Amino acid sequence: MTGSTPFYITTPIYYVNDKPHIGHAYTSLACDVMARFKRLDGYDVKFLTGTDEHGQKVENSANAKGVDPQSFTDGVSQNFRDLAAFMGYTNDDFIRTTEERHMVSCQALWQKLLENGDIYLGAYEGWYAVRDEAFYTEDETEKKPDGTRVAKASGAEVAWMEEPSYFFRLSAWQDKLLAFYEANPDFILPKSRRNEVLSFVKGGLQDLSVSRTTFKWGVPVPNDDAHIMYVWLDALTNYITACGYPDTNNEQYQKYWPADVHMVGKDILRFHAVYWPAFLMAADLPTPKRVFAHGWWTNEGQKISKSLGNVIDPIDLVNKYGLDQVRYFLLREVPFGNDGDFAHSAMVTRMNSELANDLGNLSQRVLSMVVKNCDGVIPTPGDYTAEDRAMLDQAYGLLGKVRAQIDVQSFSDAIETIWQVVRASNAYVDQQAPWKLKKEDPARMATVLYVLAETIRNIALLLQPLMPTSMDKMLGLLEIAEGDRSFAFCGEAGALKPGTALEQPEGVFPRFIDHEELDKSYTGDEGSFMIKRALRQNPKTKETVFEILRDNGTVEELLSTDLDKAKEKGALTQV
RNA sequence: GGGGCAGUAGCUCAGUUGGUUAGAGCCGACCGCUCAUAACGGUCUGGUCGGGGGUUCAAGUCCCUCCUGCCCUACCA
Repeated sequence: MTGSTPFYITTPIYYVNDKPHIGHAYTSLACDVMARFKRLDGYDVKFLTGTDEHGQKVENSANAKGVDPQSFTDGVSQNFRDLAAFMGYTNDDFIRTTEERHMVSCQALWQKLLENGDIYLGAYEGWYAVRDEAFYTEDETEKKPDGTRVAKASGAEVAWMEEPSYFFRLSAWQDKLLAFYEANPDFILPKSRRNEVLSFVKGGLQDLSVSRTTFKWGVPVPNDDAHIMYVWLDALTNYITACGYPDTNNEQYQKYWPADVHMVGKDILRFHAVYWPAFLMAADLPTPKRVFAHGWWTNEGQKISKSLGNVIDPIDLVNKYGLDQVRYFLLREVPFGNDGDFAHSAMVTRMNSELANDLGNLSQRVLSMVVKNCDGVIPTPGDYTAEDRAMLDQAYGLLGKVRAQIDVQSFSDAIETIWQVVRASNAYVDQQAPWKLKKEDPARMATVLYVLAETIRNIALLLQPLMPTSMDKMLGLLEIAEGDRSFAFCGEAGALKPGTALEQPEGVFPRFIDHEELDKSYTGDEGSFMIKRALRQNPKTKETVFEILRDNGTVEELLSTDLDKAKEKGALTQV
């Protein structure tokens, strides 16, 4: 990959006080899809994720568990590595803020900011609430009748505190930041978020307290042991640490910095879109090219919170619906940047109607016909008709359109673009009716099936970043060699070779059928069995074919109507 | 209080710089096909584009106003 264009993309480093949830999975997924896409498109990609392990909450959690902070974070950080592996993320590095390389990097950045006069020692004063671990301004507090002063927001008691603190001269960077946003209109996406940041900065910036003395778990401030660095200065620096900072002559730094995309949740946009570029400019370092703030998920229309107990565990989702199905849903259901709702019914509709019916069935019907009617090999096409040409043009035109959409993180649009071709392919199958051509004009049938196989190949190539496992299977069914799956092979360049032998195709996307009988066990004359899953269901009569597991280990099919009859007769009883 | 975003078919949403009969998917009805994972295709039903006012030859698309919902308004992350 030497010589190819570098592309550097990052997730935020995740705060280890939390168990990984759907939000973490979502951010990383978006990065993974971009990273995979760019690799297939010939870029030299660096995809970074990691964990943010400092701060008072971590220190407290560790104390509460009676372990030292380092062993505590070792454990929790591992959860995030495990999630990344489980979700199939292809991060090239995993950074932890407790690593030596990061301490060195943070202290070097601090030193640089100090030298440039952007950090000075002052005093932080304000109304501090121990319970909230937060300072409040005068008007955010109120005096109660009993004379105590409390924070309006939380009701926590506050006390006047003064502590020495280092400050970052953020106020000096207001105009430069505004000029920077002006010169880089796509630095903050989506647009609405950009407006928010702009109005925030225009509203005036105060200097930022960047050190703490109230706890110890953090990066020590150079030459002042009483202070540790403010967590965000610490955390944000990870993006350059991973490129080898402070060694800016380093090969990694030279190649990958500044980052192409920092993917973040909307809650941490400000830190990335205001503080981070200010820190970097103050340190005479180049600023990243884009910060993309995505939205949040709700669960069946409900806000997700620990207290409601409706936190979504990505591992549960994958176990229930399948990895590629979940990856597909998360980026398909909602325009990236908007908030979205995770609903079981929506998930099932997407995986059945789009994955199983539209795409899965398309490849199944086409490849079955090829295997059955073309001696099991990719057929040789004859002259193309206008319809054939139109079909192929759509398939071959996909890369350009999808690339443009992926470049601005419009994942759902990119998927829709591909699906238009999927639907067009199904329409084309019906119009051409190759099953009729089989008798009437076999040569014409061969051409149609070739056009279809070639279309499926292009669709599958482009869907690899989103659904790597399934598309590996689909491309395997087409006998596309591993080395022929990059986007360089999109279009005519990688056209299928007639004569290539194909195996009997297998379904790529199973349907998901809800049924009240699932997981129930019955016993009768012929022994007992458990209803494992629903294989097929007549959408009108709701008659269902179950796959059952007998206690002797054999797997059989059972009709729901037969089950009902047997239950009525008393031949079967539920266990 | 200040700033921003959104309100378009039953549901979820597209609708470029204002310009022919307002689109898609899902859902529903009907027809066709039978290669395929009881899948696919086609047709149809369905919208006073939140309310009101204005600019214009022409507005879902610009301006004003009102209503409704959401978000931001700094140092836990």
